[in-house]
Amino acid sequence: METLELNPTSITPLDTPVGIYADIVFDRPLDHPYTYAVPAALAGKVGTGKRVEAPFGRGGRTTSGFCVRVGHNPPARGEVKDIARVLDDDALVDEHLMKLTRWMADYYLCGWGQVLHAVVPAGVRDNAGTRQATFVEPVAKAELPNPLPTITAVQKAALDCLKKENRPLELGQLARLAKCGPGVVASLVKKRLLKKFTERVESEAGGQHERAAEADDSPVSPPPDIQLNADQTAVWDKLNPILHAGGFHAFLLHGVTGSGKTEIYLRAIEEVVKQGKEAIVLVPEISLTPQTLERFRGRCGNVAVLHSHLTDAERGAYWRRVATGHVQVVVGARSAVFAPTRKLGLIVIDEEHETTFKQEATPRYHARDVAVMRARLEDIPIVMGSATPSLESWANAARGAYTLLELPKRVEDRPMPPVQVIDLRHEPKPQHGRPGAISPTLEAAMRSTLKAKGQVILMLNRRGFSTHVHCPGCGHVAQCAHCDLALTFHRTKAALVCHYCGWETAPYAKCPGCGQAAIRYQGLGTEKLHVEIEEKFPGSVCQRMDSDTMSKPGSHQRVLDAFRDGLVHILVGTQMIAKGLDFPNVTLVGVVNADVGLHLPDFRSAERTFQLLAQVAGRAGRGEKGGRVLVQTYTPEHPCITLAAGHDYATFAAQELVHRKQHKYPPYERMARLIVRSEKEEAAGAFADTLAGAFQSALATHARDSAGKPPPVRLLGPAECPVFRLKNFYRFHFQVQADSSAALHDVLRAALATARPPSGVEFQVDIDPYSML
DNA sequence: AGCACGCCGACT
DNA sequence: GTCGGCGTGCTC
Repeated sequence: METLELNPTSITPLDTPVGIYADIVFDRPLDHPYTYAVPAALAGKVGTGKRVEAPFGRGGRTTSGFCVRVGHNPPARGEVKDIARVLDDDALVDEHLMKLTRWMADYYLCGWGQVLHAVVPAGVRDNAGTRQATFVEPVAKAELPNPLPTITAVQKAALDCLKKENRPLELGQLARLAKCGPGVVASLVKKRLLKKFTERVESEAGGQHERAAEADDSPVSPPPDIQLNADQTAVWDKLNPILHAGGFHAFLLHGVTGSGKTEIYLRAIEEVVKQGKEAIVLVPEISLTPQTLERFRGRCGNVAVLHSHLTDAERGAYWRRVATGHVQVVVGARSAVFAPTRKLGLIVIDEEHETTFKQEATPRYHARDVAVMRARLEDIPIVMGSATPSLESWANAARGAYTLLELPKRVEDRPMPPVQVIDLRHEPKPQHGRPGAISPTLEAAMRSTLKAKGQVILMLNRRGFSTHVHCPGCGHVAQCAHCDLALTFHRTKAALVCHYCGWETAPYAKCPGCGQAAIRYQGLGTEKLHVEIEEKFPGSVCQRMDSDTMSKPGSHQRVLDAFRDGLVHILVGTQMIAKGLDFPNVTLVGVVNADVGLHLPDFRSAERTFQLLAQVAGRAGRGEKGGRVLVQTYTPEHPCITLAAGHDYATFAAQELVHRKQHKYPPYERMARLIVRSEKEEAAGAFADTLAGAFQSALATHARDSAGKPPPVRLLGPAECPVFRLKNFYRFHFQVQADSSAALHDVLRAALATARPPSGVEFQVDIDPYSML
């Protein structure tokens, strides 16, 4: 069909006013912003980083979204609607965070609006913890009514009272102060002697925690006279010039457990705070202990701590305090990477290898990677620290993208604790009774430790009492009704629990399969271990620490305090106790079963096992008394066990990297994982096949475009997920691997553009996945 | 993601 | 004859 092409300028009447248009993104998986006309009444209010309401979709229902650009360009096609309302007085997101969230949307393949929605806390969006207050102030002399109205004595008193205060007061405040009724104030306003205005203020009702909005007036102690050792000095000498010069620079601080990494962080933060800038410190949620925070509080000025137990209002209050420049240091988990600082000078990430930095919901970002991008965008240094760096970061350091800083020795020349590996295959069986979780060797070590008044940490990375409940008669295994997973027996709760979805059921009196009454409870969890210890060590106090016993806020701290005070002799726990604890009197650390997690179908299982062993071993011998570590295992020859025992991260990393290269795994290749899920098994399978077809053609196109080179993108799957059914969803997954992020994204975009799941089926894309189950 | 439009089965 | 199933296509 022929269409008459007109010069666009020729069809625009000359008298059309030059309009203002705003690009809006919504909390939906949409790949581009939508352009709206800004009505004259909102022209001054609309702005980048503020939220607006606008009619969106056929129904024309109004939806809230973020304004990402204001300009003069109408949309290329389609009708233009007006913005209905501007929701914020001030931008919630500044230019830097705009760019950062834009990058996240592109990289993690989700809507920009979805990212913004996730980045701005709910308490900020709905102004939780604030209220709209009405203030009065005396009108300026020039604006006084002429002639002056006559006023009563009470009204005069109220007016004088306000003038004496010399600041605006709320209606109620003034009435209270002047000991008059609200009517008196109202009539003064009516007589135009007082002027009303409204402002949003923090509600004074404090949260259940410390008052977030209150000034943190804890005194900043002068830098304590801590002498850096030679290694720390060497590290500091590399870091300090960059902190002075500013500019993007990524450091990987590899320091063994107890080597004094925190002191380096603190000095770096002090330096940027001294320069009048702010710092963000990312730590795994579990490390947000009062001791850690005290160290920051004492040294770094106003510190805001963002942890998971904050209410929306508290979170909002912190956000506003950071945004208004009242906070120098933000310490928090993953989401603290989005803190709305004004002039960020440094980002620190402690335990950068921790997988809790990866968010497992849309947007599926990794806070470490986002932090590096933020540092790049804001042109500032970033310091990532770990005793066991992720292989991604280690490889980045090896190729020169990050500067490696090393602290190979513990402070005060304390030795690394000797690690003894106990081969459970060859441990002698006890003379009588069934073999327990604690081998004779470990038991003997515990006895001598306790006798010498030392403390013991035992790690078993499995919760519950029995991890396997089955019928010896017919082989029936207790399984979750909603997942393909065996139930774990929890004795304290007297329930069978699914560790994935939380479903619980009463323990069976008899087998539901064959009716036999002899149900067998097998497998070892922390609960059973606790019981075994209490039987074997009746004179000692043993405390269990896992997510079952630590659900209440503060319980974590209570247990650690009791342990520090020596009221608890043996601490038993899951990986929760492996990280960051610093107890000088712990002279023995036992790993009850190092093999848990080693054989999971996940290419990172060896890395995780090594990290866990190295971290838990680091809990031993932090004081003058020294200490040692015993590791029980059925695979004592496995490199990640022998090398962890030798405190040899470098060799482990080198070996593991060879393996990763051979199998084309990260960090050598980029990976994405796609999950298709549905409550209907066939529907999930069918759509997985459809997607596979879409990928095949996208791959073919891509291969043709990059002719001559080896196929840069590869598809594995579809296959059933290792846990096929989860929370009633049947799940299939794909892995897409590519030699570059660009190639990976090209193919993903091409394949996903065509594929639309039928109703009842959904799919998720996970870039740089960390969970493979 | 919502939401509306559109084309095929069991009901007043 | 219609109410309503959910396939599919669009949202400035």
